[in-house]
Amino acid sequence: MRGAHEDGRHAAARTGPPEAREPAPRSAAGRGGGVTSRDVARAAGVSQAAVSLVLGDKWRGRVSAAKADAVRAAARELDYRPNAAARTLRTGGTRTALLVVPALTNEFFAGVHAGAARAAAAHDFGVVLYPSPEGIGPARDPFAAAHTAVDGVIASSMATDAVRALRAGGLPLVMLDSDPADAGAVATVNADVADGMRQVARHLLELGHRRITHLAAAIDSWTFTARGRALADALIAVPGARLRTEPAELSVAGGLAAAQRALAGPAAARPTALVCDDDLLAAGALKAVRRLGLRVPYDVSVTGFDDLALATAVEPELTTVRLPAGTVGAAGMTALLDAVAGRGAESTTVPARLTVRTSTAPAPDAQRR
Amino acid sequence: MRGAHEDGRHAAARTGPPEAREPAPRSAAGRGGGVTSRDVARAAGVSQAAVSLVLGDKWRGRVSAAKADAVRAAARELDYRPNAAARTLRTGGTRTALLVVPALTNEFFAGVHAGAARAAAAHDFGVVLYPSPEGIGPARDPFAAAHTAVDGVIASSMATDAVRALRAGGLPLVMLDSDPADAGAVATVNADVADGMRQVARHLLELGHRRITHLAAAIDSWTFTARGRALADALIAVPGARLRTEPAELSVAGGLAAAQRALAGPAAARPTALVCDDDLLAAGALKAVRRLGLRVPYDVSVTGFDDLALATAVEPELTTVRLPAGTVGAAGMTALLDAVAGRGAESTTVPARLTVRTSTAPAPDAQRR
DNA sequence: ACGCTGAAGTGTTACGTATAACGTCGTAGG
DNA sequence: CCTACGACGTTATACGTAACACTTCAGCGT
Repeated sequence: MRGAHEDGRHAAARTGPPEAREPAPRSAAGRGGGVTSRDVARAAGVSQAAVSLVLGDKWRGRVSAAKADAVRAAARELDYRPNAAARTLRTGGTRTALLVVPALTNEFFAGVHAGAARAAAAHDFGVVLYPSPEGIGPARDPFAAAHTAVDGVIASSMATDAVRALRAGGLPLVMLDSDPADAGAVATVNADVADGMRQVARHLLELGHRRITHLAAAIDSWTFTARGRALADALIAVPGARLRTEPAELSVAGGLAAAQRALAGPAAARPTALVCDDDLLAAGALKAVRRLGLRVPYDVSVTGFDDLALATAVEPELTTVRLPAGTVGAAGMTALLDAVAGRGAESTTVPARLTVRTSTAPAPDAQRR
Repeated sequence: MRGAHEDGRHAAARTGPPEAREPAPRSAAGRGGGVTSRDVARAAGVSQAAVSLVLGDKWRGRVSAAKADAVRAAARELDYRPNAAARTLRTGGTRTALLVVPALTNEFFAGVHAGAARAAAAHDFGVVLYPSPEGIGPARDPFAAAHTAVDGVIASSMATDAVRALRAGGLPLVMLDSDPADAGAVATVNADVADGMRQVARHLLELGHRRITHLAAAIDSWTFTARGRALADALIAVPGARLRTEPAELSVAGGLAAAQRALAGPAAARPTALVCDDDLLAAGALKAVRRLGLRVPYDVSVTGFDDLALATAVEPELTTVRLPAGTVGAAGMTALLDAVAGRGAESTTVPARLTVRTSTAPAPDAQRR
């Protein structure tokens, strides 16, 4: 059966020397991982096209059920793995998404990655992850190859320059932690940080706090701006409430320094609550309070944001806003997959909830209520 | 000289003004990222093969310097990006390494990733990262595609079942945190945890501690075994020294529980130092000590391991062993790249150093010295 | 008997790159 | 004057897959 067509096939195209005809398939036993769809076809007694149809699940009405079974059996038998490069070359699609975050050592972004990877895997997609371009240096553009290596991009707005480099790419782009009104992205996925901050404000107000200082991360990013505005909005209408803002470098040491500045001065003017943009800042604030000989939460209440592992490691444990990082990552990936598939992607806001622990207590000077 | 074989097509260009550009043969302006080496060839007036040679830096003696410059100029002009899939299909090499770690939310592994990615980027390699298979479920094998998608693998021994799936792959494999005598890997890269633990032991002994309890991570992994053995070896020969071991689930809560068990009983028999396999355990131990009404470090000293961000966030700050995660990742990647290139890869042990902070102090019962 | 339809397949092609194989044209060596 | 040879290029091909364009054949209504 085989070879019937081969004799005539090359007759015209062949100008070369009387080379010996290919005696051995040379394919099956060649390399370890080198079994191709043609090998499967040979084993199942069908054409390579049929293998592609069957394994691509597009065989209904094109291949008989019997042969389809034979193909699947042969594929399993030979442990056939489709060659990703060939498939990509043919279809133009890599089943891969690019995730761009500022740093994985930030636990929040590690969680985002985990959620995104899980959502991607459910659709047989992979995730590749580019570290901060700062870490790599400007000499090499890590995004040069993105167009050909990836079907779409999820990017945190905190990786600013990377995002700029990506804009021109023409790839579907989902933005994280970014202004929903931002153009250029097919969708935006945010944790509802504004609502989270409102819950913090309500919690502290109910505990009688009126002199509040906001330890604000000194990063020009939409999330932090939104947190600050939400806090201000929640306090502006409350009679007797006073909000101050203290910028802080985003680290434990930065929180310590900022809190020390915030707590300086006479006791009567001292804030009774420190609202921090991040759990790291809150951990620093805890230290500052203790170094002044004061106690959390009896003298000063402290709140965090994000609910990292840190929040329950410090003492007292932090009242903080839990941001579901995994959900954010998963929602971002879902939106991206929709966009890649041509369906409209929709922006999402995932809820954030205040988790009350032991770093907050009634304000020491609260008379009424 | 140019176009000798296709004069008919370009007839218009003979008299045309320099402005009369070829109106894009459907390729250049077609899709966003769709400029191929053939487009560059056309623009530079050479064959596609010449483009490949020049850009692959294999043109010496095959292409004139003038044409090579023209090719490079055209490539830059058109913003040509080689198609990774086509290149892979042709050469069989993806310039990509797979990193397998148990969880990125573990700060140590996030650091490993950062180091590996940096080292890879220096050689124009990318890193793809597979999350723990547990998170994905057994239905889908995330490693099925590895053979065709990746040139080599770096795996932490803590991702046990993943490693088993990879063994059969025939891909170069570098093991992290694994027994150096382990077969099957082309190289092993470890932090010198044994030496780190010896430094902990020496530090505590010099402070006069003799009753020591080891909070041991309840994970069957080479690193933790090595830590435990190193500690035991360092104490065995010291007269009067007593080592107990308390298994602990690897989390803050696990450390808390284990430390409470360790500290139960009469004060005279209580350990004066708790040596923890990990900073999370140490954070939990800190809490346990405080809940018993004791103080760190005056009543009980506590040491950690890894030097995570947590170590300086808690109070008191942890005396701990700093493991250079980034260096481990970079060394692993370097070894893997050597192996992929056919050069022999060498195993490495990167030094670990004790960082003394404020969670350790002289033993309360130390009479002499 | 005729054309039509749908099932069941196969042959062929194109994706973009790297490279082997093949030419051409001067020029140096005999 | 012939031959080798090196510089300079080009053509053709293969990598493995998916999909298009056909072909064959049976069933079926008219």
